Amino acid sequence: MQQPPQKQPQSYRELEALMSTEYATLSKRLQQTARFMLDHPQEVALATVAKIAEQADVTPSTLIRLANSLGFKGFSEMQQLFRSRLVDELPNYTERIRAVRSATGETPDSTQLLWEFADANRAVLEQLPSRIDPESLEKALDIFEKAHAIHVMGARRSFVVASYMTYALAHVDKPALLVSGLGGMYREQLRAMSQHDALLTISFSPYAEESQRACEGAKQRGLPIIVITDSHLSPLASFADVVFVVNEAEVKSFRGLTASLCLTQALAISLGMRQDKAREKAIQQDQQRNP
Amino acid sequence: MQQPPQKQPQSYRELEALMSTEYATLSKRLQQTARFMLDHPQEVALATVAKIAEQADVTPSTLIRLANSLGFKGFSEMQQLFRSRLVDELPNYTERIRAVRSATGETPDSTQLLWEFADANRAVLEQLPSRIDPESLEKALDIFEKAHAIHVMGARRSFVVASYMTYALAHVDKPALLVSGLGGMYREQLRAMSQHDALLTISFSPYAEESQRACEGAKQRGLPIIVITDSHLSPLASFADVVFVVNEAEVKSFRGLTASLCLTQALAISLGMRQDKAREKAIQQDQQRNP
DNA sequence: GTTCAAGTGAAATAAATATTCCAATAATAC
DNA sequence: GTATTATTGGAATATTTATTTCACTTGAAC
Repeated sequence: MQQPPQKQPQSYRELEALMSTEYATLSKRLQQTARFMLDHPQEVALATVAKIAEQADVTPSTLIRLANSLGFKGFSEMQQLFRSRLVDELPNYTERIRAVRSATGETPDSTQLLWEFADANRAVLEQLPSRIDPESLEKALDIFEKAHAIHVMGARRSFVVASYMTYALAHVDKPALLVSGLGGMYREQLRAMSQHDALLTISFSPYAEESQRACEGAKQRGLPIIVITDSHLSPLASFADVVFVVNEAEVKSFRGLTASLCLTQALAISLGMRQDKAREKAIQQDQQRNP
Repeated sequence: MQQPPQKQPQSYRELEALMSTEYATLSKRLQQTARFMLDHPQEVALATVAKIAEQADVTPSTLIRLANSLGFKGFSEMQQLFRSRLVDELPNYTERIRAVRSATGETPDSTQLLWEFADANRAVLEQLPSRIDPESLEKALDIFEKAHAIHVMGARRSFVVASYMTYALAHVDKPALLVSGLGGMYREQLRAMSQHDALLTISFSPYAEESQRACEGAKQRGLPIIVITDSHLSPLASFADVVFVVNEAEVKSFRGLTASLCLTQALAISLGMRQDKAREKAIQQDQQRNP
């Protein structure tokens, strides 16, 4: 173990960086230890060498060796950085954001903006679940469950939400089609909607023409329609069998997507769980019939 | 010292309450100690008996006596509650979600799931800004500002983030190209990268092959690379000029995208603000020259 | 003022925790 | 295959840290 003269990290951040760069040069056990520490920083901050070693499934010596090879005199010295991280990151969030704001002279605008965004989106998420009607959720899931396939439509900003929904649905084994308009083929994609399917449209002000067309098309063909939008007065709302109205954060006149994504995520996974249950049931009944 | 049979507090809150009610009945030194502890909870959580005693200007024995008179077997036991407070307020999210899960029974219905999602994502947003290094943010923005165009790469789950970034960049008048692989043209899209551009790659475990290729390509052509990923040990990190490590929420083994989106949003808009400033400046200088 | 109990501080002790050391093992070079 | 070096686990040791003890002080009751 030839030891390159190493500068000892002075902050948790530096330590994190050092661990990443040195990771490849470490031995198997030391890598295992490093990974555990990066993954469970607060465990490392508070537990004893013996406990951490046990959880990381290595021996205490290994922890000390890792600390040494990262330039520390001993493990305790390294642990101090993990502790400082706890303390640095703990302070009451609202206080902290105020502090960042007031210290505007020193902190770069970008950091301040990040705090504002995070805070605005956080606030939105706090409200979201209580503003979504449980019955609507269940109704939407009923529709999705019955549908052979789900067409998902979202233009411009909403496209992000639509593509995430398509991704998530595919991952719970629900056939999903993203109405993307790729190749100028909106019309063709809409024609592919059968009456056994369902349409999910996401649309925010200013409501894209295409989204309305999609809903009209679906209506004609008799598909159930679910809409995620930003107002009860949205032109999309009138088409819908189920409407979800979400309030997105707005900073510097840019609107977020956090709430919509959170909702679609919950929808997709709830659907997945329903399907799992239904399948289990089917298997059980099958077994009872042919024992 | 007649000892009223005392129930030992089980949480920091209970302890806080107990200290308040018992305060009047304590002796002078014990009051002094109690006051210090309530005023400096995080000091108490992490320091040793000797250090705390010194700071509170009492002797170590006093700390132990206080702990005993509050129903604890020793000081260490009491300190545990101070530590749990640290952890509870800056929790490991997966642990916390697990707590919600187990508390609500086995079959969470859709609404419950929505609450879990919202809560998990909210928690993630709380920690996000303090975990992003301000210098990295500025460095990334420098790179973006200098770049003629920004190529944005994200496969599978990260595609959502990449497409949002592309959208947002376009809205702040920054030329942005989404490396989508559409029509099997990854190669061609990568070839379009010039050395005056920059590459932003978003990639989460399991890291898509294509994302690594994009970084390799950019490296060869001498483009600066910015990476958003989920671990310092990500294979992408080694390519990057700037790495952002974000911690996404996980519910039912589905990971969210909230933190990444929040970060990209902040990046895009910060960039927009910088550009605005630069333009204003240019106009002013222009006017001074030709008044 | 004397007596007694509660309170206190400092040193002694006990417990816990971290670190070192060495023998055993695994990996690498020859 | 054998020699050599790096790595590892576990026991032995050193260190730190908590707790106990006891002599001393303070304050209240008579």
